[in-house]
Amino acid sequence: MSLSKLFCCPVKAAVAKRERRKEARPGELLDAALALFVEKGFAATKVEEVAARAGVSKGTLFLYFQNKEELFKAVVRQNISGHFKEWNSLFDTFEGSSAEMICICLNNWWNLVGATPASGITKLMLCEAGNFPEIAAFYQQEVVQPGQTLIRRLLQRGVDSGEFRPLDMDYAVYSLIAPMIFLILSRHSNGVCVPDPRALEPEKYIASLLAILLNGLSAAPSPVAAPTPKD
Amino acid sequence: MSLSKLFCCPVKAAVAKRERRKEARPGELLDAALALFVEKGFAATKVEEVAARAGVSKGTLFLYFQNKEELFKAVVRQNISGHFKEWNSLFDTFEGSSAEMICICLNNWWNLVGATPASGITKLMLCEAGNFPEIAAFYQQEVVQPGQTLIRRLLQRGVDSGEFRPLDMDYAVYSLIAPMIFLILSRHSNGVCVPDPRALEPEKYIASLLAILLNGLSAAPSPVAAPTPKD
Amino acid sequence: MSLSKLFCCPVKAAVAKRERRKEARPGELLDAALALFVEKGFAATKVEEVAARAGVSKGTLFLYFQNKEELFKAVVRQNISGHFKEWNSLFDTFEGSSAEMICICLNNWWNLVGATPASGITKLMLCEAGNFPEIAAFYQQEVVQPGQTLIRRLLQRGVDSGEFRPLDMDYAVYSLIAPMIFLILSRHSNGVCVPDPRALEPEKYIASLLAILLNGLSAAPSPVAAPTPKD
Amino acid sequence: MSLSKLFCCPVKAAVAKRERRKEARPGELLDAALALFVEKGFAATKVEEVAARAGVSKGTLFLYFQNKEELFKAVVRQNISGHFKEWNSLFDTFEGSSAEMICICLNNWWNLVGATPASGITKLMLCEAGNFPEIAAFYQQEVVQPGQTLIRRLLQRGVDSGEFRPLDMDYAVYSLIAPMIFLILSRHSNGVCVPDPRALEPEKYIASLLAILLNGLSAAPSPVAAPTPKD
DNA sequence: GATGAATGAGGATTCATTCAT
DNA sequence: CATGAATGAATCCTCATTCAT
Repeated sequence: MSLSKLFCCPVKAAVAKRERRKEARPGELLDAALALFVEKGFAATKVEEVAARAGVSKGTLFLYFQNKEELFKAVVRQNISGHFKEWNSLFDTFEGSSAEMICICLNNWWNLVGATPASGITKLMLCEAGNFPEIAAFYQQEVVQPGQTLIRRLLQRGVDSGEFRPLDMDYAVYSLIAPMIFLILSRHSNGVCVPDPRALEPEKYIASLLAILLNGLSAAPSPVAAPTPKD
Repeated sequence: MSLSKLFCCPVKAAVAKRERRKEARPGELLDAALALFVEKGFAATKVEEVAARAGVSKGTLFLYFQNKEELFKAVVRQNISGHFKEWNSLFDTFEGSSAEMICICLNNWWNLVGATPASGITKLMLCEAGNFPEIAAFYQQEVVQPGQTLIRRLLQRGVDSGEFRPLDMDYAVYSLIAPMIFLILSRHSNGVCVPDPRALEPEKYIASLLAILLNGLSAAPSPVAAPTPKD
Repeated sequence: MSLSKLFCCPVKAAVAKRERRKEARPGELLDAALALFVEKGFAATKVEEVAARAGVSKGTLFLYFQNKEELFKAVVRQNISGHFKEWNSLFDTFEGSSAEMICICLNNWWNLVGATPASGITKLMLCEAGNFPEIAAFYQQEVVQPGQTLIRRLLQRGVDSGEFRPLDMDYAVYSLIAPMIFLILSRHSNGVCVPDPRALEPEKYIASLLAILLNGLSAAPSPVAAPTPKD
Repeated sequence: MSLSKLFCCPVKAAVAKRERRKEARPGELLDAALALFVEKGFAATKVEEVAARAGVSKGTLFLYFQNKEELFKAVVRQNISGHFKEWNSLFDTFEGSSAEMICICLNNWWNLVGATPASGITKLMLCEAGNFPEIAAFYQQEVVQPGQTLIRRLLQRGVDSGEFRPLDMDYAVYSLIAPMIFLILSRHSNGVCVPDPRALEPEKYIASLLAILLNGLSAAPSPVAAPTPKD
C-alpha cells in the first residue's frame, strides 16, 4: 500500500459522515416534499412538516432551498424523468409490430415512472398548474410535448404499416395518454377515481386496456360501426 | 303617474330585487367558490376572493357558511349532479344497441356535466381528496359508485346480448371512466394534460374515442390479438 | 330644525365612532412607530410593539401599511415638516437685521420642529440612512437641500448688507446646521452627546450659541484673528 | 540551496504567518464589526457578514466573542480613544493663547480620531445608545465627560486670561462639541447631514468654524449684540 | 483552533373568523 | 341582514448560536 493511501484515506473517512449527510440532505428533503406536496397540495403542506419528514429541522430546509416555492420547483425538476431519449432510441430500433411496441411502452412506462414516486409529480402538476404557471409550462415542454410526440409516432407507425386503421392523430393520442393519467391519479385520489385503489392492479388494467384498444385500433374490418349521435 | 307608483313601486321593486339577491346569495357564493377552488385549490383560495367574486363582503360569506370548510362541503354537495336516477331509468327503457347507448350516455354526460362548471368538482375532488376524507367518501358514494355501477350495467348489457365480447368488468369500466376524467382535467390543467386545451374539441374527442373503443369492445372476431408482454 | 337634520345626523353619529377610529388609526400607528424607531432603530423595533403602542393588534397594522418598510417610509414622509414655503416667504418679507432674522429662525425652528416629535426623524434618518438609501435621498431633497438653501440665503443677506463679514458659504452654513442637529441628537442620545440631556435647555443653548456666533459673524473689526494652524 | 531551507523554512514561515494571523483575528473581527455596525446598525448587521469581512467563518467569531452583544461592547471599548491623558498633559504645559490651543486641539482631534475609523464609534453610539444603556453609560464616562471637561478647561483658561469674554460654560462647551459630532456624522449620513459629504473638506470646515467661533468668543467689544427674540 | 452544518427561538406577514356598527 | 375593521393563530423565514468533525 502506498503512503498516500495511508494518509489520505483516514482523512477522507473522517470527513465522510458529515459530508455524506450534507450531500444526501437535498435529496431527502425533495423526497419528503414530493410525498407531502402530492398528498396535501402545495399550500396545505407546511415546510416544517417537510423538514420533519426528512429528519431535519425547519432551518435546515432553508439552507438548501431559498424558499417554499423554490423547493416546489426543485421537486418538479428532480422528478421529471428524462426517459424520452431512451424511449425514442428504442422506438428507432424496434422491429416488432406496433401493437407489440405500444404494449411494451405502456408496461415500461409503468415500471419506470407510474409505479415510482415520480408519478406523484403528475398529480402535483395537475393540481398546482394554476398556481405555478412557469413550472406548468416547463412541465408541458419537458414531459407533455415529448410524450405526446412519442405516442403520435407510435400510432403513426402502425397506421403507416397498415397495422392500424387511419386515425385522427390529434385525438387518438389521448386514447393512450388518458389511461396513464388515470392510472396515476387512481393512486392518489382516495376513492375519487377508483373506489378501492388497491383493488386496481395496474398490470391487469394495462392488459385489459390494451386488449380493447389494440383491437379497436386494428385495421381489420369491424362489423360494428360506431354509431354517430344525432344530438 | 300616481304618487303611489312613484314612491311605492320602486321601493317594492328594490325590496324584491334585494330579496331575490338575498336568496341568490348562497348560490352566487357557491359558484364563486367552485371557480376559485378549482382554479387555485382549497388552501390557496382566500375567502375574501370568493366573497369579492360573488359581489359581497367577507363578512356576508360567514352569514351563509359556518366556515371555509363548510363552504367547501357545500360546493361539493351542490355540484354533485343527481343525474343517476334519470340515467338509470333511461337505461331501463332504452331499446337500441349497447354501443348506441354508450354513445348517447357519453355525449349526454358531456352536455349535462362535463361542459358545465359542475365538472370542476371532479378536479377539485382529485386534488383535495387527501385533505377532506369525509367529503371524498361522500363523493365516492354519491358519484363514483353510482357512475361505475351504471357503466358496468351498460357494458354487461352489451356482453349479455352478445354485442360485446366477454369483459373483465372490474377493469373494463375504466375504459370509459378514464377518458371522462381526462376530458375534465384537460380543461383545468394549464397544458399539463393537453398542450393547448382549446384545440381539444370534446365532441370530437368523444367521437374519436368511441370509434376506437366500440370497435375494440365488439364481439366480432378480431384478427389482431393483443400481444402479451414478456417483460 | 330641518328634517334632513333629523334623519341624517343620527346616522352620521352612529357611524362616527368606528369611522373616526379608522381614520385615526394610521396616524396613531405612525406616531407609535416614530417613537419606537427613534428609540430603538428600525431593525430592533418589532411591528407588534408598534401596534401595541398604538393600542391595536399586529394584524391591524398591516391593514394600513403593506409591510414594515412601508411603515418606515410613511413615518418619514409624515414627519418631514413642510415649513420651508412659510419660512421662505418670511424671509422675503422680513425687514429687520439678518442677525435678528437668524435669531428668529432658530427659535422658530425649535418651536415648530426641534421640540416636536418630528425632530426624531432626523435622528432616525442619521441612523438608518445606510439601510434606506431611497428614503435618505428623499429626505435629502425635501429637507437637507431646502434647509441649506434657506440658511445660505440668510447668511448671504447679512453679508450683502455689510452686517456680516465675507463668508465661505459652503462651510459657513454648517455653523448653523451643526448646532441644530446637535440639539436634536442630544434629546435622543442617552448621554452620548450631553451627559444629562435634561440639563440642556434648548432656548438657553440657542441663546448662548447665537451670542457667540453672531458676534463671530459680525463685520465689526475684531482684535483677535483666528490663528492659522501650521499642521 | 540546502534542503532544510526548502522544506523547513516555508513551513516555519507558514506557521509564523498563521500565528500572526491567529493573534490578529480579534482585531480583524473588531475592525470588520465596527465598519458594519456603523454602516448598518447593530441589529441589521449579521454576524456572518462580520466574519466574512474578517475572512473567517461564522463559528470562529464565537471563539473570540461570547455573543453578538459582547462583540459590540468590544468594538466600542477598542475604539474609544484614550487620548485624554495626552491631551490633558498638553493642556497643562501649553504656553500659547487659548485660541491657538483650541485651534491645535481641534485639528489634532481630527487627525487622531475624526479621520480614523474610530470616529465611527460616535455614530454607532448615537444610534445604539437606546439599545445598550450600559455601554452608553460607559461611553459617557470614558469619552463624553473627559471630553467636556477638557473643553471646559480650555474655554475657562481663555476666560480667566481675559482672552475670551465671560461664558456660560454649561452651554459654551457645545459650541465646540456640536461641530465635531457634526463632522463625524457627515461622513456616515448618506446625504442626511451634508448633501455631498465628499465636498466637505474637514480641515476647511474646521478653519471656517474657528474663524467665526474664536472671533465670537473674543473678549474684544463687539458692536453687534445678539438680539433677544420676543416670540 | 477552525469550520460550516444544524438548530430553533423569534419576528414578519397572512388570512379565517368575529363583531360592533 | 350586510359590512369591513379588528383580531390573533398559524406559517414562512431569518439568523444568532451550538457542536461534531
